[in-house]
Amino acid sequence: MANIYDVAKAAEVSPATVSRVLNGGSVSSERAARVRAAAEELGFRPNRVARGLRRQRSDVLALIISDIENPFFTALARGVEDVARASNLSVVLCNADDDPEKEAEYLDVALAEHMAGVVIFPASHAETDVTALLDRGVPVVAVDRSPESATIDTVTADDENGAYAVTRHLLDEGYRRVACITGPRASSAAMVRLRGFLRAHREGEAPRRRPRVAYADFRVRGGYQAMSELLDLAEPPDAVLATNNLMAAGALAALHDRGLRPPEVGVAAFGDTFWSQLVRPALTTVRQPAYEIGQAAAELLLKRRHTPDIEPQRLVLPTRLEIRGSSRRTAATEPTPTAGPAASADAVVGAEQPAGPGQPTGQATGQVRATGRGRLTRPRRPDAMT
Amino acid sequence: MANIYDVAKAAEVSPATVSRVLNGGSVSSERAARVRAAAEELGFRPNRVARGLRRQRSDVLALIISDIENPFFTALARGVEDVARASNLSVVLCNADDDPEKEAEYLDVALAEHMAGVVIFPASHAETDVTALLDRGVPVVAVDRSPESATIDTVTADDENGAYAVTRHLLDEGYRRVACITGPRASSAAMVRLRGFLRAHREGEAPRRRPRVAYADFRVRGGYQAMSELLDLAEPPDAVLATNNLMAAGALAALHDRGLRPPEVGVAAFGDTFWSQLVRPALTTVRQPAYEIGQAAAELLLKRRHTPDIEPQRLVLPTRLEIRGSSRRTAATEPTPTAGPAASADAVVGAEQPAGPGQPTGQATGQVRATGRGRLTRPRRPDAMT
DNA sequence: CTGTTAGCGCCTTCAT
DNA sequence: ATGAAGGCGCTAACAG
Repeated sequence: MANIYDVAKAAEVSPATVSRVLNGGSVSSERAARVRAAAEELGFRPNRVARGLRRQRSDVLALIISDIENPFFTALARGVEDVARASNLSVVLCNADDDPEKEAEYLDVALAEHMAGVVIFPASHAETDVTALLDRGVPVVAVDRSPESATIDTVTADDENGAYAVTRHLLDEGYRRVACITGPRASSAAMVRLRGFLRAHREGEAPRRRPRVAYADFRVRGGYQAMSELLDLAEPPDAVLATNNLMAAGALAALHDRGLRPPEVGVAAFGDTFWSQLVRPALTTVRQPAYEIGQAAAELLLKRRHTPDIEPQRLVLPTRLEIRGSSRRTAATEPTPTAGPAASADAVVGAEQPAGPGQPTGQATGQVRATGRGRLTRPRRPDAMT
Repeated sequence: MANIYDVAKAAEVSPATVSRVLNGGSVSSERAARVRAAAEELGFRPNRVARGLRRQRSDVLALIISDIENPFFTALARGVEDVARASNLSVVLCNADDDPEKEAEYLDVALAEHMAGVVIFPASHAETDVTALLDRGVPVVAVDRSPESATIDTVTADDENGAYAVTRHLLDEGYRRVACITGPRASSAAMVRLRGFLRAHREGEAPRRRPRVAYADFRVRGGYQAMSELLDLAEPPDAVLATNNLMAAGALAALHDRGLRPPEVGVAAFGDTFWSQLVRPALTTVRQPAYEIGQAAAELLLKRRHTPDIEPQRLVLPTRLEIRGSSRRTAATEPTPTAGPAASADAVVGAEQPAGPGQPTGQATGQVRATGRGRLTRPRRPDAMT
C-alpha cells in the first residue's frame, strides 16, 4: 500500500508537501494538484495509525454503552454520531453489557488507542474509573450519571421531574391509588424517578396516604411479578408507574393475565419505545430525550477537546410526557366500542394521531431524528415539563 | 504517560525485555517480575497505536451494520462480540445507517486503522466495495448478502426456506388467500423471501391461483399502506406474510384500524423481535438466527486471519418458525371470550407459555443468548425447517 | 511556499 | 536469555 513517500516521489515533491496537501497546509495549487493526482493514481490512503502515533490523538470517538438492545441507546448513539460526523470524527460503539469489567476493557482500549474522546454511560457509579483517560487528556463525558471517580461533564435527563409530571397526570386523571414499580435501590435512576413519584404524592391538595412502591429489577419478569404482587394486595393500586419500559411490559402482561385492561388500571412508563404506540391501548410514557442527550454529550466533548480546562458542566435535559390511552381514564368510562377491541382507547390528546399510518414509522426509524431533520410534521404539544 | 523505556529504566533492563514480557518472549522469571513490578508502579499501558504501526495490524474488529435500531443487528453484534472477545479482540460497532457513503467511510476507517477484520452487513450489493480492505489483507466477512465487488466469506440465514415454511404453515392452517408484503425489488432479502413464499404456493396438492404480492419499503408506513391496499381488493387476502418486522407492525395497525383482528386474518412476519410476543395475539414469526450468524461470521474471520488463503466459504444457517396466535385459525373460530378482548387468543402451541412471566425476559435481553448459555428451559419444538 | 529531519512508542531482527 | 538498533508512516519544527 502506498505511503506518502511513494506519493511524494510520484508527484516529485517532498513528503512534507504531501502531508500539507492532506491536512490543509499552504501549498501552491499547481503542486497540490500534482499531489492529488498522484495520490489518486496510487490509491493512496493516509495511515491513521501512523498519524495517530505522531499526533498522539486519533479522530475516533468511543461511545461506551451498557446495553445495545436498549432503544434509548440507539437513539443516543445517533445523537452522538450526527454531531461527531459534522466534525469529521468517526464514532465506534462499545457494548459494555452492564459489566464493569467489560467496560473497563473498553476504557482501556479507548486509552491505548488514544481515542479522541469517550462518551460513556457508566455501568456503575462506584466502579467506573475514568481517571486514567483524564490523566492522559482524553475528554470524557458521562451520560445519565457521573462516575464517582472524577468530576466530569455530564448530561442527564430530568428524570425526577419527568416522574413527577407523569405521576401528577395519573392523579389528575382521578386515579386514587397510584403505585410505582421501580428498579433496584442501587440504581440511581430508579431512585431519582421514585423521588419524583413520591414528591407528586406529597404535593396534592389533599395529603394522600403513602403510596405503594415495589422494587424490581428493570426487567420484564420483575415487572410482571411486582405487578402481580401489587394486585394481590388487599387494596390493590388502580394505577401504576413503571420506571422503565421492560418492567412496563411485564406489568401489562400481568394485568392482561388477570383480565384487567388499561386504562381501567392506569399504566404509565418511563422510556418511550417502538412498541409504546403499538400496544392497545397505547402506552403513556415519559420520553427521555435520548437523541438530544447524545448530541449534547458530543458537543461537550468537542468543546472540551478544544479547550480542555473549562469547568466540568452538568446538563439536565427535560423529559416529555406522552399521554396515551393507557392512562386516560375518561376514555375507559365511555361505552365499549363494538367494532374493535380498542377502537376508542386509542384516542389521544390534542393533535396526536392514532398509532396507525404515519407515526409509527417515525418511531421505528428513530423518532428523535425527526427533530434533527425537521421531519416532525405533527403539531407538538408544549412540553409537559416546567 | 509511561512508555516501555521508562519501564525498562525503572526495571533496569532493556526496552526489548519489557516488550518480551508484554508479548510472551523468553525472559528470566526474575527479570520478568521486575518488569511487571515497574510497569505496575508506573501505571504503564502499552500504546496500541504504536504497536499497531509497528505490527501493521490492530486487535480491534469492526462490525459495520446498516441499522443499529434493528434488533436483528443487536443480536448479531452479541454473537460477533462473544467470539471475538474469546480471542482477545475488541469489537467496535459502526452504524452505516443504510447509507453507502457512510458505509464507505467506515470501511475507510477500518482500512486506515488497520483493523483486525471487518464483519459487514453490506448496504448495497452493487455499491459496497471491500476490495481495498482485501488488497491490504484485512479479512472481511459479509453477513446476509455478499457484495458484488469480491467473493468473500459469507454467512446468511436460509430465508427462502424460512419463507417457504411459514407460508406452508399459513396454508396448512386453512387460509386460502395468503398475500405477501415484501420489500423493494432491489433488495435481495425481499426477493429471496418472496421466492420461498411463491414456492409454497406452487407446491400445494391443489394448484392455487397466483397469490397477491405487494411491494413496500420495509417500513411501518409501507406495511400499513400495502395492507390497506390489499384489504381494498375485491377479494382481499385472509392471511398475510410480511417480510420484515416493521412492515408487520404496519400491517397489524392497518388491520386494527378496520376492526380486523388476527387470527381472523392470519398474520406472520419475518424477524422475531421483542414485541412479537408482546402484542395480542402474539405474532407468528420466522426467527433469524442472528446471534449464531454473528458467531459464525466472527469465527470465519478468525480462521481467515490465521490462514488467509483458504477458499471463501458460504454458510447458510436455518431459520426457525415461531408459531403464535396471529396465525392459528383454530383459536379464532372459538367463541369470543368475555373477560378480556384477547384472553384466549394467546393460546399457543405445545409447551410454549403465554407472553407473561418468563419468556419475554429472554426476548428482551436477547433470546438468542439463551441458547449459548443453556438457559433455554422451555421445551423446544423441533425446527420447522428441513 | 517548500524541503529536510527527527521522532511519536513499539516490536523485531540481529548480534551477543 | 538479553541488548542494540532500525523503522513502521506520518507530522511538526526548523531552515531555506
